[in-house]
Amino acid sequence: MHSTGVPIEPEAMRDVPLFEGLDAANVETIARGGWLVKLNRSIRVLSRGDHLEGMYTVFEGRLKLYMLSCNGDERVLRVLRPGDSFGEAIMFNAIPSPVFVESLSSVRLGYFPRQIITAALSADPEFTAAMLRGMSVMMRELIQDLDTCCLQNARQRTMNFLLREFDAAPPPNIEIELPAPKAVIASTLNISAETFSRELHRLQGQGFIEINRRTIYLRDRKGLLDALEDRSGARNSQYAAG
Amino acid sequence: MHSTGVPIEPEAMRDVPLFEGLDAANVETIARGGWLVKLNRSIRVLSRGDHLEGMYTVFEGRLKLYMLSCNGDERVLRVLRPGDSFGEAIMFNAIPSPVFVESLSSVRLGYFPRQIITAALSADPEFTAAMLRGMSVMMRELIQDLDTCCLQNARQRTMNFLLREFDAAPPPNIEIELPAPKAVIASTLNISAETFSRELHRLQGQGFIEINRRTIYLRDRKGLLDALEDRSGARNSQYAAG
DNA sequence: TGCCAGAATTGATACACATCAATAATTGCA
DNA sequence: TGCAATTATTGATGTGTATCAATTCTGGCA
Repeated sequence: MHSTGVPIEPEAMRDVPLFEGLDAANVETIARGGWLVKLNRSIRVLSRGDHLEGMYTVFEGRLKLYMLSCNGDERVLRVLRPGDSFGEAIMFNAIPSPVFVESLSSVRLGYFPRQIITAALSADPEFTAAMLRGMSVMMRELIQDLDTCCLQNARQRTMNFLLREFDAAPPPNIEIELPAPKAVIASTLNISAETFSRELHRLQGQGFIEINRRTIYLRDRKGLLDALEDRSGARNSQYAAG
Repeated sequence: MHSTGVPIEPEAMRDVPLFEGLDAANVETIARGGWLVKLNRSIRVLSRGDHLEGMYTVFEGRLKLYMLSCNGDERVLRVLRPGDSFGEAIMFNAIPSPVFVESLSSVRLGYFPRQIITAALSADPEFTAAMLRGMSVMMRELIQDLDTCCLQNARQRTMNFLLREFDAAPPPNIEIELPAPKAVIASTLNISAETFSRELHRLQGQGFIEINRRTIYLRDRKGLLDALEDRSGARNSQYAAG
């Protein structure tokens, strides 16, 4: 069964945190057990209700992981980028997927059947540790999402998002390229595209950032941080730069 | 270091899913490596920013796992009950805790230092599998929470909560006792106590449930399900039984 | 039995954000 | 080069739910 499909070159595995710290032999065993999946843009990899007998890692491209409300509203939970993985929770737990995953660009994915993963887990404690760390990171991010989505208003969520993106950007951390259309980002932050646009332009009006299409420049990091921290201002200063 | 504190009787471990399926010897090793923690009501076990060199399981009592917004608003993520565990993500990932945990009643907890857990993981693939399953369940619940909190309105969240509680109740699944004060439940659903009260009473007015203090009886399961599913009604029928 | 503190209910009001609608900018493609 | 399609902006309006405030209910305890 798992000899189907294009084999994975072990070098591709290097940039996936899950496989970091494993010795070459183990990496190769895992690589040989999985296969490469290439997809075009707008292809659905995973649907709500699907069962999965393995897990995926992203080698190249971007995907969105999202939910649909019963009215058909889409809520993007996360934009998956190279190095990310998905499907573990479904695989380990043998439950139907609660989420959808769809490619935002052409992508290259690695697919690894369950038995390959469980074999690697019992063969290598280092891999077990990496897997548990990876899932811990995801849990932390989910909690962060809940925090962001429930305890902060649209402005704070926007600022928070920007600061995190700038922190993750290559030095000097003053320029980011949005990883997806603004509407997708807005959905990630659980706000409407319109509100997201308004908030971004307000921040620009306040001199904190500068917007150029999908590129955003950081102009006043301290100002942004202060605006985020400031409790009193959170409610009052909202029309300061209207 | 881990000889501090009251030892754990292995029988207590039986009702914790994490330890299910392990053979008696392994359970005993883990039990001997951990210790029992007894706490009164309203004691904070874990604070935001804390580092944790181990993880907890709940043997008896209830705790709330919550976040605080910068304005001091409390958002309860989950009411922890016997069999639940917490702290894994922080422990595996060596990050400061993003959440607070506080007892809602007097509680008995098991505390297990990291090295006990990692030793058990490499000794027993079954334990690894159980641990991964446990974390998968938590991730699924978090995603469910995000779903609940972002894609549904207050009424749907309330109905959803009730249906899940009734499903988890002992047969004939028509009576539940709220596991915490209504204000705490409301916080879990990310709605105000006032709104929660209003929604419960609306559902009572519609004949779906009956409220008696902290006990709730299911009167019309089908009606409740229909009301939850019904898209059009979600907006229009809201004053049907005003 | 009656008082008290916390919990729950109920009504009036405010507001953050969604939604709708119109326009503008940008990209891709013929 | 221009047209269509997508993406983004901006303004006007509506609404779900929080918040504030005032009772009312409940269980514990003297």
